Amino acid sequence: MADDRLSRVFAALADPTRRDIVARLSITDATVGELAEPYDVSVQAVSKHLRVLTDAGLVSRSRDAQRRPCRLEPEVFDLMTKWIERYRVQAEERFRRLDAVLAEMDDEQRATDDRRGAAS
Amino acid sequence: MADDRLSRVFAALADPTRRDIVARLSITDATVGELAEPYDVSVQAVSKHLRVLTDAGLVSRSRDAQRRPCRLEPEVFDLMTKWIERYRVQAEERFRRLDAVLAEMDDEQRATDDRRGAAS
DNA sequence: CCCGTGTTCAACCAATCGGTTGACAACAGG
DNA sequence: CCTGTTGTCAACCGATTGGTTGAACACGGG
Repeated sequence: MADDRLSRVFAALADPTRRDIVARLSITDATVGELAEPYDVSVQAVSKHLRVLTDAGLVSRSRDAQRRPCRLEPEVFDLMTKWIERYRVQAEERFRRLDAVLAEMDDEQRATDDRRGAAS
Repeated sequence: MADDRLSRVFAALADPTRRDIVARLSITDATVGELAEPYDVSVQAVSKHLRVLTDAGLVSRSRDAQRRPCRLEPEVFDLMTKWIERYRVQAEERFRRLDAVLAEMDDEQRATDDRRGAAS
């Protein structure tokens, strides 16, 4: 997988378990054990998911004795939102312009027809 | 990979080439050959990328003789934006509330905190 | 009707992913 | 100093990914 920031963020959220982890962390911080509990996978698997999320900058870890609490870092969301909005807006803008162009072509077609009709 | 819609969309955009294709399609529709031209990969590889994008609902194909023009479908972006915004807002909301809670806890004892027994 | 253009299908390959198990590190408390 | 708890590291496994090449399919224009 590409190692640029945006790719890592999108890839991280492409997994339902990781999206669920993000959803739960948006409610409250949690340890790896707490996060793993509801899922039917090993703690190690969840630890791996957390690694992907932290590498993407979506989650930060701190230290409390043996525990490594996880906290959601919502700033990274902006990166995605900016990318998405940019191209969504651009595409919609283009569709709006397309209507105008089509309307214009209609007019010219009509004008040409008129001229032709007048000429002959 | 999980086959739910959101997973497919995020996974599709996790690849820089595919994001670039989306960016270019936001400017104008294009055929597979046109899209493949600037990249240093085979047309077949680009065709595969297009398949991923259409499966995710980000791109639609039409037919024009041998050509299969690609068009960006920006509606799917809403799905992502909704998901992202939901948890970003929720997390930020929580951080705002956290300040209040911390101030409140200054007055009280924090000794009997939220260890599992008392939770929920 | 064939030929060239544009695109996809099929098989294959190396790399990565999500999961496993087993060992080990870090720390709190008896 | 051991013991239990919490989490990560390492090695491995099967499935998937992004890429390749070669063949086939779908057309329109001589």
